[in-house]
Amino acid sequence: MSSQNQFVDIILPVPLPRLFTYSIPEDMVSMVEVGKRVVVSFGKKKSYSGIVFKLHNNKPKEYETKPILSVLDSAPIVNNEQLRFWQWLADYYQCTLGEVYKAALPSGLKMESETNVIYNAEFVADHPLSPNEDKILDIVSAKKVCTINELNQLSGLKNCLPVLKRLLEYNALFVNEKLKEGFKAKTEKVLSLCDEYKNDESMHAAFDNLSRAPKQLELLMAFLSMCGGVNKANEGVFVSRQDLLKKNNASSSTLKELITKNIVCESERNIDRLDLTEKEKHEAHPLNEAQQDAHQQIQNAFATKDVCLLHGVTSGGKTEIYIHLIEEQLKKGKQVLYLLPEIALTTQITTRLKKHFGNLLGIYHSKFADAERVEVWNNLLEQKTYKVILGVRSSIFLPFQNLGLIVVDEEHENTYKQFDPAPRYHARDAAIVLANIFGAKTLLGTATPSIESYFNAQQGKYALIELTQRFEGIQMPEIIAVDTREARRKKKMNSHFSPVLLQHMDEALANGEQVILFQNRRGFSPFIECGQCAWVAKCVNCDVSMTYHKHFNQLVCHYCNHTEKLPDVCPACHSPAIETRGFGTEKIQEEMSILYPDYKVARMDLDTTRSKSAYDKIISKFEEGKVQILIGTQMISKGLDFENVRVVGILNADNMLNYPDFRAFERSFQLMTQVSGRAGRKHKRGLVILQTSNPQHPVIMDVINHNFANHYQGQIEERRAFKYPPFHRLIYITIKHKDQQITNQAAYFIAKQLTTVLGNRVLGPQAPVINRIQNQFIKKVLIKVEKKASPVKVKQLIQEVIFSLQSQQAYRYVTFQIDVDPA
DNA sequence: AGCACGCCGACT
DNA sequence: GTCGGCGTGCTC
Repeated sequence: MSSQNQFVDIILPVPLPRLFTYSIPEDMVSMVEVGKRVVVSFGKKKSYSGIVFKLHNNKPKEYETKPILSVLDSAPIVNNEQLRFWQWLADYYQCTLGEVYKAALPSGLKMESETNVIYNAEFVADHPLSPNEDKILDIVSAKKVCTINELNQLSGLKNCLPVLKRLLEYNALFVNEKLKEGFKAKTEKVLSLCDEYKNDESMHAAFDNLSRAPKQLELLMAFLSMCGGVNKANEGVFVSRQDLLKKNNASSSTLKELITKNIVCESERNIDRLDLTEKEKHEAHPLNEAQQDAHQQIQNAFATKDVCLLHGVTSGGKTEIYIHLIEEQLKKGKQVLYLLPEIALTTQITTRLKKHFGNLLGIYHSKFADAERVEVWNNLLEQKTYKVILGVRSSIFLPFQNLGLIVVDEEHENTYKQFDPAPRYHARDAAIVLANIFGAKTLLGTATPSIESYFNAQQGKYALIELTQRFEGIQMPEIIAVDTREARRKKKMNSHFSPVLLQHMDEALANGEQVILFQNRRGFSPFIECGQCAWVAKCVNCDVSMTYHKHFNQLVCHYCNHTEKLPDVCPACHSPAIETRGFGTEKIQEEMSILYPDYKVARMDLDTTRSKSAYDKIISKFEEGKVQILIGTQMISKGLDFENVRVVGILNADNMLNYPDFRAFERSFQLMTQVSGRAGRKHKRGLVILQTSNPQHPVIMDVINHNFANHYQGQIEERRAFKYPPFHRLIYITIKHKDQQITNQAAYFIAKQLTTVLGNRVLGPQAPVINRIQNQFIKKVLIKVEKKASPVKVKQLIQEVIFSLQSQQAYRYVTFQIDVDPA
């Protein structure tokens, strides 16, 4: 038993379906431990940091092992629960452990020979560095950016990674850091007294000079008083620019004068990134009767069930219930993970939770710089301050040690499903497994449950708690369906807007109220067509039409981001009759600006919210009432609460309903209900105008009547009849190759082979809506297996079939992508 | 997936 | 003669 292990299986960040066995040099035997990072060389010239998965004494027979080069960590950075979780993900979602490893760790904790090392100019050492640390730091500071490979060569050290790791810990260097805007945005403009005026004499002169500019004088006085007096100002105290202007209601042009006169100078100051100071904790609000009731039911349910579905209307006050439940876990000394979809993780919710949990709350967001994600990781690992993590999908990978509860808010959101790259996991489903590993509970919350979760609740697998009252007696919005076909026939449509919508907008705007318009398509116009010969602009890499973005006067492919200039004449027939077809958010914005020149119109979609700060800016402008009409894609339906929105317009309900997908109705119901939920706040009932060419459509009717039960009933029958989830499990196999023939033949072979075992559970091969992306032809094969069938057996079968295809010469380079439970 | 090795065509 | 295209095989 006590014989020392000489070999170790390592997880490497490569998409190969196996682990790699290395030998442990004598002097490292005591240091190697499961969950630690080790540096190994891989292939001819690469080196990676990998994770120790297993120690053993089985010398491989077919090959000579390479030795581990060094052990990076003094303690594991991945614990046993995580490794079990990784294994489950790899098994269930049919990917490799290496792919899970890649997805799980923030890039600052992964290193390979090609990793870029970046010098931190602001670094100041707080203790003397070792000679090797100095050496590496000098090299990087000279080159600003260099790869680990270069470092190894230039330093003459045989392995610089352990030194590098220490320097990373001091924050002297960064790796893989893309300086994102979100990172830079965390500075504020500050003002201080210029050196020339730091004595009484010149100060008096300044006052005299400004005697004819009373506004500037006033502002200077205000500035000095905010500094805490002239003496303090002389010491060089900083005052926030924003605070100064706001508190004194001064204009920025007045301030600009003071700056050009060199009396005050402006500079930028970093705001502490994770802001660990002050933050007293506020007590949670007491729950109202309905909330208390739901809260009690959840607690009771958790006595017997591991998962609980909280179905509560929009604005039902679910967050407050979560806060109470989280508080109870903290009292028990447990950790809590609060999951939100990317788009719903806004400043609104973070500030709200910060108020309650202060330093105990850690935030894990993909728009944060990687350094911050590493910080959160290490904080949990060392069990420092964080007890509650508010995070997106990928935060299920954090090193929790004693998780007590996972809250999955907006449980129905399909963005919880990772699409590309592998592992293609569903964070909600994975969270339930993760909770299980820790013996923890999972709470799913939503106003519009997914059919799957509601079914599980109906079956008694989950507990079901319904919260039917809106918070503080706010009424459910009134929803009016407008028949656009009828309006169009009578020539009453004003472009994309029905008279009913415009009339209610007029009223609301005149009343000082706000309007949200929802259009589930960004860009200006979905495609460009020649009026003469019907030529359509298509992407050169993908088989889709290009979307016209007027702002950039460009055609953009929404699949591969390929851009092209808008042609002046039709490339096919040289006619100048090029026309735009259909409409996106950008076009709506333009038309609204023309229809309502007196009001401010803003747009919120992928194009206008590339950075986190841009996103926050749009929201706060709308909150402050500086914008009256907000146009957006589904982004606006998530987790935002606005006080003053009277009218919500859904411009075209049909294009969601007509989407060729078995979830189209489910998603349409969710989207329309969630968007409607943005209307109507404390004192006034909201109004939703739903434009559709088919007002009698069952989904539209269910939305209007707020009738989830009926919607669910209809959907569950469909799902049962057509063998869809939750009755069957779907697995998509995507077949890709640059040659169309080969792709077709390979897909046909796969489908046929699978059919011999699975019979009519196999569908296809089918050509997807877009049959070529980035110069690869695509075919899909769909498998529908009964829920009770063993996923492992199906996985084995798929692997065998793929293997037998790839062993044929012609199909060796066909690639496959497997998507279990596609969104 | 990378990446090197190696075998052929288009060039100075 | 060589440079570089991509088809092929390997990574402990």
